[in-house]
Amino acid sequence: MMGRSPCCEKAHTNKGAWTKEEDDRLISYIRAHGEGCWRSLPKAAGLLRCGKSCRLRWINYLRPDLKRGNFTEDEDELIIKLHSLLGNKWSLIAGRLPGRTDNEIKNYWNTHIRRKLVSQGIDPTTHRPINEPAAAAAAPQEEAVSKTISFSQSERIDKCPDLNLDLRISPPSSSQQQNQEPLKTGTSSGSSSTLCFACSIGIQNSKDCSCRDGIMISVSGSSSGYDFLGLKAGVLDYRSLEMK
DNA sequence: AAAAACAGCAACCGCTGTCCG
DNA sequence: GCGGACAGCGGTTGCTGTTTT
Repeated sequence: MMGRSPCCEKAHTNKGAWTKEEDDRLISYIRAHGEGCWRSLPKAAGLLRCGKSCRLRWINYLRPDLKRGNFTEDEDELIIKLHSLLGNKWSLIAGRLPGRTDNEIKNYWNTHIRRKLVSQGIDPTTHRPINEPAAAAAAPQEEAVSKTISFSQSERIDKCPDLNLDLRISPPSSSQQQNQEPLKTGTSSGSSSTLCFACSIGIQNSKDCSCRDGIMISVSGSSSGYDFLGLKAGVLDYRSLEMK
């Protein structure tokens, strides 16, 4: 793509830490008009800020549904497991942790979890023991980052031996209702359904959605809820699934 | 008590993906 | 099909508070 012009006139925008007054202006504007159109928001709200900066401030610190505070042990574990599967896809990971932001999780990973894993002798990038031969250690993470995920559930369990597929986690936090309702596809009365990996982790309609391409994660069994990554316990097959 | 080193995290930067004229 | 506008993402920076020397 061609280069882009700056999203705002830098000469007339503030940078750095936000003041209480700026926060208040942003909050009251969004309360009155809702999110969206970040480019025009600063002017409309009377802020000398770049739209991008406003968006970041709102999403990461001012949104009313943010949890803040220390991460729990459960959240730690979930982040580690999600990272082992998704790599540095912080926004996807954040989508599985209601009230947490991608920036917060990214910072937490880099400052706490990374160190914790290293102290346990685990490579935080590959999620494998640090002394393992390089060839073996290169497996899931590098594939996840740029290539192809090509391991089945049994392989994945082998790589993440403690991965509990019965974990109940929420779908993307945008929908509280989905938190309570099992994710269903196809006919609502069916005892089995299928959904692609992209849909299963809440990025429906994305280019990664492969529901129509026959690249499915088969889901079968009882109709009780969904579990890890929004899937019911069943056959996971990531073969041929391309990651960005 | 002061300086240096370290840790945590808010915010910025640059890039990509998508939409639309 | 092309290119500009925009939203969003991930990596990085740099400020601030805390700990160590």
